[in-house]
Amino acid sequence: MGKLRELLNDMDGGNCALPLALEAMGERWSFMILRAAFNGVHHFEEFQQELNIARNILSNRLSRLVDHGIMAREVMAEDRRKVQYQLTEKGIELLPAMIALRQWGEKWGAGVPSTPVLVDARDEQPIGPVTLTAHDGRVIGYKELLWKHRAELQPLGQARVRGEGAIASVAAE
Amino acid sequence: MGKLRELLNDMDGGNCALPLALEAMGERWSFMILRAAFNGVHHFEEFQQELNIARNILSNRLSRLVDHGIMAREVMAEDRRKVQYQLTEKGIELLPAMIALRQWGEKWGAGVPSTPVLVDARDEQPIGPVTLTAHDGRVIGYKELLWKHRAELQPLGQARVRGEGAIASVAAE
DNA sequence: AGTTTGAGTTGCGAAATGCAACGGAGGCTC
DNA sequence: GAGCCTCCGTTGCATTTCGCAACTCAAACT
Repeated sequence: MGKLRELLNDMDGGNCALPLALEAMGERWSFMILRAAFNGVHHFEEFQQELNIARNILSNRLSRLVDHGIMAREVMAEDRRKVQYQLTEKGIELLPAMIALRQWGEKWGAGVPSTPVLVDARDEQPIGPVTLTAHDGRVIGYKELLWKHRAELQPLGQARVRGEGAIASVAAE
Repeated sequence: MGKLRELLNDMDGGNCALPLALEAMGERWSFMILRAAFNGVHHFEEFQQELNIARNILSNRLSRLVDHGIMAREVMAEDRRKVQYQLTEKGIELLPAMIALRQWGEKWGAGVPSTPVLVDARDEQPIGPVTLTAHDGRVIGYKELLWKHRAELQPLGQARVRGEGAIASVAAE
């Protein structure tokens, strides 16, 4: 497909996962489809009516999401006309990114109150804002952050932290 | 499925800030430009060479980001050929969304180690994974979450007002 | 058999994107 | 102040993607 993606991959010396993420999710409808999926939409016609997206584009986006392992496509047993699209683990883990975007839009947009809202199942209170945190969980603001090259990282004791699927284990290497 | 219907109607009614965010950041190069800006790129030529983006597209994207208040454009005093593009507060607050995306790409991509890496200025340790948290700062997984309408929320103590405040410090259990 | 439903595909015009060349104001050098 | 260089774009044109409407096609339903 696009030559763009090849270029993106080796930009800036060739090391950033952002282009990779954007290759999967950077297209116009991808996040909207994802959002619908998170809200329980599973079928082609549902996506189409819900999002008012052109059918050919929807078809294309869905298969691309499937190709990227973000959604799984399954022909339903009880009615073989129907196809079920479901988020994979990989897709589900896009939730923080999506919510971060949504919260940003909510804060800076024209006071749009998003509905439905994501709540903690335990107490049914809305979730907090998505933030950046230090390795120990402290919330960090932009001014307390630095960009460092991987090479210059100094290992500091044991830095393994919470979150079993964590990406955080970058200290070594 | 009655519930689903309600949710769908709300979506269609447009009560979601995600489309709003995507209008500003949903285009192909927007996040890449943002990333470069976060890494200290400020000038047209720098963006162009850094990203290998077509000049007309870059021009268009930059002015759109300016229109959306994500970047500020300023002609430099000491050399009036130069134009400085800088992130606004609104732009800076896209950082969690961008990092969430990047971490996702890092985790699910082909083991791409992103550089440079964002570290806590205090101890120079890499930041933790971007996660969803409860109103009290507990990290919540997808299975502990529910979608609720704003109307059905039960008030509890201090009402959550999204936005500026960092939530209470996390006692990492 | 005939109709409806679900999930796409096809054709075609409109818009966005990409490439290369050009423009023009500001600064530098002599 | 003439000529050259730098920075920030714009213009023209080819390619790619998007969007709409109509069409297909198999599986169910009546």
